[in-house]
Formats: sequence, C-alpha cells, structure tokens
Amino acid sequence: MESPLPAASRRLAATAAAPLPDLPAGSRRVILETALHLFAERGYSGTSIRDIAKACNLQGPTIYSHYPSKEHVLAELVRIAHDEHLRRVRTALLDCQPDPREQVAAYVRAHVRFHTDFAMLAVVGNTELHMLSPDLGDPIFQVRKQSEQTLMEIAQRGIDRGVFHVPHAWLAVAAIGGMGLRVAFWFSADAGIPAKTVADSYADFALRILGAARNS
Amino acid sequence: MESPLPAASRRLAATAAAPLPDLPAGSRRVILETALHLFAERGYSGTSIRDIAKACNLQGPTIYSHYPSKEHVLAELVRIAHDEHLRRVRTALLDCQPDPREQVAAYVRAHVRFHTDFAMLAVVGNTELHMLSPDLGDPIFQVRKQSEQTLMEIAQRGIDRGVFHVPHAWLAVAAIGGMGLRVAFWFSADAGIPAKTVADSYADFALRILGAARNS
DNA sequence: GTCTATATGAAGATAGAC
DNA sequence: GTCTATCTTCATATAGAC
Repeated sequence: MESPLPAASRRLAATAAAPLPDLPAGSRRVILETALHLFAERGYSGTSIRDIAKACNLQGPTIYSHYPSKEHVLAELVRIAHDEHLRRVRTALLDCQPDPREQVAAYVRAHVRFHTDFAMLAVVGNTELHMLSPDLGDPIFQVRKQSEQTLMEIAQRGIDRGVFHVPHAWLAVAAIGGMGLRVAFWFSADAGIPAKTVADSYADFALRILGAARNS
Repeated sequence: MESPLPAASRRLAATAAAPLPDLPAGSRRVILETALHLFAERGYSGTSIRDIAKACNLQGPTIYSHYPSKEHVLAELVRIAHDEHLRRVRTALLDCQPDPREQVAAYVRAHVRFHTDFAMLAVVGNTELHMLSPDLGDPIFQVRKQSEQTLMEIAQRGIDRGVFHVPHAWLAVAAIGGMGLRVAFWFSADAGIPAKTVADSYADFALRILGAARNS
C-alpha cells in the first residue's frame, strides 16, 4: 500500500525534466528550462522575473534581452507543451491499424507518456494556460482542441461500429483525458512504476471505460 | 460532438459556488466566499488581499480584522474542501452494503458529486494546497491521505476477494481519483450534463477500470 | 549579452483614529 | 468593525553604460 506520491508539500513529484523538444538555443534555452522548473513548482504568478534570473545566475533585467515579458516566457512553454502533445498523439495514430481499439490504446499511451516524460511541461501547460492573455493563449487553445477532438472522433467511430459500448461518449472521453492529465502530478522517473507500465495500464483502463477491454 | 467545456480562457466552468459547508458567519463568510471565487479563477498568488477586499466592498486592511494573513484565508478554504470531501465519502460508505463493488460505486459517486457541487472549492483545494506552509498544510494533507487510503483499501479488499481484476491496484485507484478530480474544471450546473449523470457514469467507469463492471 | 541604476506601481502587513 | 495613513518589500519593466 506504499504510494508513489510526491512529498507532501510539493506540487508535483518530478524533479528533472526531459530535454525540452522544439527548443531554442543558448540563453533562451537556459531561461526557458529554469522558468519551467519554477512555474511547475510555484506557479506562474508565484514566480517573479527576478526568481528566474537568479536561478540562471543572471540579473533580472537580462531576461528582457531574450523575452519581451514574463508572459511570453510562459507562452512559449505552454505552446511547446501543446505542440509536443499533439505531435505525439498524431504520430502514434499514424502507426496504427484502423481498429478503434488500437487507436484508443495508441492515443492513451502517447497521452500518458507525454505526461510521464514531460511532467513539468504538462503541469505548466495544464495549470497555467488560462493565465495567458487571449492574444497569446488563443492559438494554444486551438491546438488543445485538436488533441481533444481526435480522441472524441476515435471514440465516436468505435461506438458507431459497435466496438465500444458506453452510454455517454463525451463523459468517457473526459474521464480518459482527465486520468491521464493527473499522471503528471504524481509520476516520478526514479520512484516505483515505469512509465511504460503506466501507459499500458491506462490504455487498458481507457478500453475498459469504453466497454471494449481486450482482457474481458 | 458539442463539448460542455468552459470558455477558452477560464480556468473552470463553474460560476456559482454551492453554499459552503462548515461555514463561519458574518464578514468572515463574505470574505471566504469572495476569496473562493478569486482564488479559483486567478489562483492564490494571482489574487491580492486588496482584490479580495475590493470585491467585498471593503478596504484592504479590514481583512486583517478577520484573518491574520492571506494564507490563513486559503488554509480555511482548503481545510473546508478536504473535510467536506472526506465527510461525504465516509457518509456514503456508511449507507453501503459490504460488497466492494457497491462501496466503490458509492465512493466514486460521492467523490464526483463533491467535485460537481463544490467545483470552486475543489479546484482551490486541489491546485493551491501546496502553497500552504507546512504549519497550515500538513494537517490538511493528513485528511487527504485518509480519503485516498479509503479507496485504496476498498480496491484491495475487492481484489483479495476476487471481485476486482486489475494488475496494478494503485494505478487503478490513481486513475479513478484523477478522472474525478478533473470534473471540477469542466462541470457547470447550467450547461448540459446533470451532476447525477456524471456521478453515476464515473462510478460505472471506476468499476470497469477495476474489472468488475456490472454491465459487462 | 549582460550589467547597474532607476521608474513606477503593487504587494503583504501594521498602527491607530473613529 | 471599518477606516485612512503608512511601512517595507517586491513586482514588472525601461534606460543606457560596458
């Protein structure tokens, strides 16, 4: 009954971030990676430009040589998060047989692996997206919508073909998405459960939720 | 394929909070309910004492006649959230047959109804708990742990009796908890799906995850 | 690219009058 | 219980030197 949860007072369990995908070079990169750690742990509003600079061994105003505002730093992180999530989901589906069961399993494995492999990015992307002004946030909401719609379409297609059996498709999709999102908060690479185990298990859970479990 | 999600830039869909349980009277109550709305939408760090006061038609320092600090306001909200969650889960189990399937269904219905009926309280309780100093946060983490352990014990008991069939009990419990948590962000009393439908559906999803679906 | 100096405002919190 | 006045620190951001 030992639980692999983060230490009580921490917001998430992960301590190291996987190398960011789609990353700028040089100082921008250092700033971005440092901001990621701070935003993940203390939140966007709870982190100051000076905090980020200090953790980079820079003076506060130096940040402004690389980003026009703190909001732009957040926006780039949140954009990278959503782009990478969508990219992984789409790639997974390209490798897939046209069977909705395979597609759901592939989607959920990719979804969960994103949340294990980029836990900090996922936490920031999900908890701070709404802090962005419409100007910076709206394009990212569009990306998010595409990821969500993709799963909804797979589910609906499976229901139409009689492969899935669930009274309310949207609720099933919301549940599957939600359980995956939460992984970013408790998953830790060092502690306990391998990412692949989580991904495979959640893929199985998703199929069970949709009434199409391979093992039943 | 219409989705009942919150307007793009909002953090959660709920606009009104159910009357808070376990509530103080008078000005403390007004302050608490106002802070709840602001913390839910903008976060604890994104809300100032002056914001709260202004929304109460008070001057900033007046808050300090009722609470010693902003952190104490948050602490009371987070405590109420966790106490009410635990109380509901426990009450639901008292009305229950000793069958693990019934117990899981009762737990999840109570869990989900907490997140629909007190969406703002749930959002603040879950996203801002880690902002509290150990002094104020630790007792609340204890309450949280009790809720989590309760579901884990039910699941383990069902597995031991051969009623549930799932390779990794802890992952199943994490998935069930996580999908319920997420409900607080998208649920809206006015829009679309009744709370009872969500609760019943998620109870069914939980049983499916545990390999004990009543409908399969 | 990074620094120091600085402008301007807002933060949490206290003192003390009414 | 609520107010005004205020303290101190910190916030984002800019200007301009090196």
